Amino acid sequence: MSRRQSPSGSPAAASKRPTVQDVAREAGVSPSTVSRALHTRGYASPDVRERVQQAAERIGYVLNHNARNLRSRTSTSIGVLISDLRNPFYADLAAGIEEVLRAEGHQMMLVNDNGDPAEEMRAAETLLAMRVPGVIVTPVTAACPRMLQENGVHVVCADREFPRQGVDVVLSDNKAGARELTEHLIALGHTRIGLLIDETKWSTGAGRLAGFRAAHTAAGLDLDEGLVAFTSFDAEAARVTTRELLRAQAPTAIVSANNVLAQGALAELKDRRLKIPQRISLAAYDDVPWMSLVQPALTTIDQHTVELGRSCARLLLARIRAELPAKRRIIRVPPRLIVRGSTGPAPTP
Amino acid sequence: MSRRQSPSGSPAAASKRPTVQDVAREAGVSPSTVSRALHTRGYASPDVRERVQQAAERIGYVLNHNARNLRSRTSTSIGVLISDLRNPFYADLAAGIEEVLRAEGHQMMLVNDNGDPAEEMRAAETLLAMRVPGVIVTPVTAACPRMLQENGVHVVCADREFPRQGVDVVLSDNKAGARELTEHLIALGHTRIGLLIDETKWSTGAGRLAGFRAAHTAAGLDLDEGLVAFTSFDAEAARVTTRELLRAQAPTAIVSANNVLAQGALAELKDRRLKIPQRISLAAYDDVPWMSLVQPALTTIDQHTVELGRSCARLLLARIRAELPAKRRIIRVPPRLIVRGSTGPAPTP
DNA sequence: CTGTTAGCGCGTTCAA
DNA sequence: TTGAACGCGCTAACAG
Repeated sequence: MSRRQSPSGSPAAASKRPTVQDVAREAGVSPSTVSRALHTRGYASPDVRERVQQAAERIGYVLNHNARNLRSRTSTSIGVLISDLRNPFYADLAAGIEEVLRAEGHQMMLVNDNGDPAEEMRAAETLLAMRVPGVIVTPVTAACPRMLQENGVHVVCADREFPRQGVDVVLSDNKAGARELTEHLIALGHTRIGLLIDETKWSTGAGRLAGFRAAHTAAGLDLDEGLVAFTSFDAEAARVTTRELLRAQAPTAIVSANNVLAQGALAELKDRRLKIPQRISLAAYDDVPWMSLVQPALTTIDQHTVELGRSCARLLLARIRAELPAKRRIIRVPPRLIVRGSTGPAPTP
Repeated sequence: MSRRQSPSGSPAAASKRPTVQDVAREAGVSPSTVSRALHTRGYASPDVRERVQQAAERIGYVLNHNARNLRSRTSTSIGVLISDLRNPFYADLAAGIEEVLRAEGHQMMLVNDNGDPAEEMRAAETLLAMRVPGVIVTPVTAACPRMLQENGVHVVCADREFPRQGVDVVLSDNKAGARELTEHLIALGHTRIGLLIDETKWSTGAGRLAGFRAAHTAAGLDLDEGLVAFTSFDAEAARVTTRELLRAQAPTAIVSANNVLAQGALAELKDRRLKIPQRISLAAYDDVPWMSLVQPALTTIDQHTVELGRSCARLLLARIRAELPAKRRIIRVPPRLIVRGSTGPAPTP
């Protein structure tokens, strides 16, 4: 396990590391034999292989990925483009991705694009320059995955999809989840349920809105459109919107379309001292840790975010290894309803 | 902005991309002129530069990082080794690091070592193979930063330091923060304050314990050693330990050494319906979002984790650019006490 | 300011 | 099973 001690240990001395040439000399074989012995399967007699490995160890040889990548015109690094690492949703997604990549001998180049199309595009260009064989992205714009594909990079979209794009995608079954959550409230007797939502231009928000509607339709309720409250992706904005929703629509329950909006909704309900769930019920899509710490704990939809990430990575690697038929793959991870204390029977007027 | 459309758009066609040669031909100059015009500052007349850039754009040229790195014997990618991306502390740290790296034209190779020395070492070897010029690590073992340094890689340790190691380090002033937090409780009249802590072998835990003690000493209180409750780095374990602490020591306040342990402590207090802060006060080192969402919100020490990350990145880049004197740098980010509702006067017996 | 030359370290031909 | 030769794409030297 001992590595070569660079004389000074100074980073300046990063210049001359041992190469296959050096290992070859040390082991008394040719450079190509070293390459084969170290990395390829077969094509090297056991004793030679042994000798080479020991020689490499002895002189502290470390493979040069740049040289290998240049030669083989690819790389083992995978690009991961997400919107906000500080949001536990993206952090969990990245954690799931990294877990699988690492186990399979790949590296993760992580870029936080802040949901900015320009940053996203810039990052995609960088990944192109690195010649990564694949990218996992929570796309801000359809242009990014398209550009990557056009340039021969395998792409898996996570969490959102764009219509008419032949890109592999892994997402939560948003419609089913939102429907289940809404049905849970309807079953509790709620008829005026507010939906706090920030966007419907992506499949994520669109699906959740669709599920919300579907639950109403299935129950024979017609939805007062005023109960669908649009806000922006920001806890403070959600709080203001919640306040307006409460005043204008008198809902007996509120569904938040994601974990960020739920923060604002909860803050507003607490601030107004509205008893949860006696006076009003609160539920959210996307279970994150704080939701089980607050009192009462929130009823949520767990979208298995880490597993979502793992699926993305597995799918991408399968593509890269050409193990899959050409046809576009859509993986829809079934979400799970977690009933906690924040939802209860509708108050009797 | 339009990129070359690969004929099929199929990832298989990733083979032949335009090279500097192609750009050179297109622009009617030599390859090295292309290189200079595109990347180096100076050494190219404005009109040539213009011509080259347009030619590159036209044929969809994208730099090959692997070739450049091989040639220049370095890379712009920086390695980041952390313990648990799902813990908001590490996520914030990584977010701060990434922000600076991206702004400075670097990439982040993120590895989650799960606090496992073997994984950490494996990751370090991979980073060596990638020839990264620097690594930021929350070290599990002193061996990892040492090995990297011995191999000529610049290292910045984040959050923890090991004695007698000449590695640059960026950390929260743990002793000062823990002391301030404890003094806040003492000022409220508490004399039996429990400390929930998982480790003291790293500078992090050691510093927090020292600060806890220092506050007692300064106030002329002698600390009952039974109040220092060791547990493991796990919310459930912390919960059990909290239970024992409550039973055996009858503290009127509890300080949690980090955000994970605080979860367990809070869960136990809630479960036992102990009024916070009337019956018992709770405070934690490392402010994370959920702490301001719970009722009452937790009094905490904010260690400015994102800024901690930014500092790490800035320091590392300065080292890489050789802008700093050789002497080891220790950056201690002053933490800030945030008083919220979870701490109050000690109950009168 | 520009062109020519020569590798960076590796893996993959092809022959032996 | 092994070795020799070559080139992946780029940029650092060196001339001019």
